[in-house]
Amino acid sequence: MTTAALPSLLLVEDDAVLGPLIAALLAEDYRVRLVANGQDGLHLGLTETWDAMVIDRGLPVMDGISLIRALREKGISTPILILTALGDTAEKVRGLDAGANDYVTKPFDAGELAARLRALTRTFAPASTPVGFGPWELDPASRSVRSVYGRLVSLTAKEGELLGALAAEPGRVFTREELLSQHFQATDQPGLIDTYVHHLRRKIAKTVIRTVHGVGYQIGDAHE
Amino acid sequence: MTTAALPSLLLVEDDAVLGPLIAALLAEDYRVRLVANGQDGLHLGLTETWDAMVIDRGLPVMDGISLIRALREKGISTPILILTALGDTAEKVRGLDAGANDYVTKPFDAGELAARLRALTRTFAPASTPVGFGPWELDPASRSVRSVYGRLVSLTAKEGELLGALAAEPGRVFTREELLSQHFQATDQPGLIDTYVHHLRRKIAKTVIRTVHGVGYQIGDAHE
DNA sequence: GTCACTTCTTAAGCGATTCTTAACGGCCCC
DNA sequence: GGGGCCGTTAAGAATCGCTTAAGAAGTGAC
Repeated sequence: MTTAALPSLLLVEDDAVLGPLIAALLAEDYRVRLVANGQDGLHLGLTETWDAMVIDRGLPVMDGISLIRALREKGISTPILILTALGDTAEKVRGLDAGANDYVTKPFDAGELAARLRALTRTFAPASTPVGFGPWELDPASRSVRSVYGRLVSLTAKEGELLGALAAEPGRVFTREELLSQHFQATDQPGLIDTYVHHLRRKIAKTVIRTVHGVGYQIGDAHE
Repeated sequence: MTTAALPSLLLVEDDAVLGPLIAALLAEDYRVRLVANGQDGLHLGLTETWDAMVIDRGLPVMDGISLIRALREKGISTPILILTALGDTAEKVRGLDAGANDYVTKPFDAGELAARLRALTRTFAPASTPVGFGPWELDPASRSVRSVYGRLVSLTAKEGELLGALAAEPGRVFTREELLSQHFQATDQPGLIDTYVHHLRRKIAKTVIRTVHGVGYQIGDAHE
C-alpha cells in the first residue's frame, strides 16, 4: 500500500483540542481535512469528493444533523460517521435517520473508531492486485496482461496461473516439476509446461520467459 | 411482489429466549427468518437473498465471525450487524474487520437497533446518476442506455440491474453466483446470467460485456 | 375476470475455447 | 558430432459459453 493512495476523510469538529487530536489519530490511515463548523463542512462536502466523513453532532453555524441532511439532499452518498458526546438513544436514532451511517459516542476508543471507518469505506471487491514484470502487468482477476503501450492480451486460466507464479518471484528459476505439482495435476507430463510457456511467449513476447537449460524457466532477472 | 414488501432479514441467534424476542422486535419492519446456528445461517445466507442480517457473535457449530467471513468470501455483500454480549474493543474490531457493517452489544436498545438497521439497509436513491461505460451511459431511473451517437435503448428491470451492477465497478470480474445471489432469486440456475448477458449484448453491443472464461463477466477495464 | 402483452426463467443443443497428450524437428552443451 | 533437452505443432477430449426456444409468471387494459 503506497502512502500516496490514502483515502480522503472530511472531519467536521469544532472543539479546538479534540479536532486536531482526532485528525492526528486518523492521519495514519486517511488524508484528513479538518474544518470547525457546519457551513465549511457543507461547502467542502459538496465541492470535493470524499471517501468518508466524520461529523460532530453539535457544531456552530450549522449543526451536524442539518449538515448531514443537507448533504444527503444534494445526493452525496459518502459514508458518514457521527462522533459526539450526545449518547442517549433518541439522539442516536435522530442522527442515523438523518442520513448518518454510524454513530460513535465520546469518549470513544481509537481502535473502534478506526474499525468502524474501515467497515464504512470497505468495498467487498476482492482487490485485484496487478503483478508487474518488465513492461507488462498481469491482472489476476481478469487474467489479462497489459503492456505499457496499452496492448491488452487475455489469458486462459492455466496460462494466467503459470505466468502469475513466475512473475510473483522475478529472478527465481522454477523447475517443471515444481510448476506442475503446484498448478497442474500431478499426473501430467513434464512437456505440458513447455507447451504453456510457448503459448505465453506467442501471446505476449518471445522474451517474457527465459529458459534455463536443464533446469527450468524464469521471469525477469535478479540483477535488474 | 404481490404481498406487502417488507425487507427480508436473516437473524442468527442461538439463545432460545433472546432469539424469538429479537425476531418479534424486528417483525414489525422486516420479514424475519430466525435460525439458531452458524451452519444454517450460512446455508440460508448463500441460497436466499436477504436485505440484511443480524448475527450473534457466539454460535454453535460455526461461530459468528467464521460465518461472516464465509459469506463475504462467497461474494455476499448483504449488510450485516453483529449483536452480541462481547463488548470490548478488540472483539468489536475483529467483528467489523471480518466483514460486519455494524456492531451492537447486549443489552441493546430496541430503538437504536432498529435505527442502525435502517441506516444499513437505506439506499440513497441518487437522483438518477447515470453510469457511464465506454461510449454508453446507463440511466438507472429510466432503465435506458444511450450511446454517444444518441441511440436510445430501453432495458427491462433485470437487464438494467445486471448492467448497473457490472458498470458500477468497471474492471471487476463478477462470478455468476455473485450476480445471481445479488440480483436474482438464489434458486435460479447459473445459466440465467448467460441469458441476460446475451440479451444485453444484442440490445447494446457485442463487446459491452467481456467474458472471463471459467470465472464470470466484466465491463470495461480496471486500468482505464 | 379475462385477454393480450411483456418480462422472467428454465432447459437443451450446438459451437467455441481450453486442456492435455504426443510426436517430430531443431537447438544447446559437452 | 552426439545425446539429451527444448520448441513447435497438431489434434482429441473435456469443459464451458452462446444461442435459441418455449413455458411460467407478472402486468396492465378492457
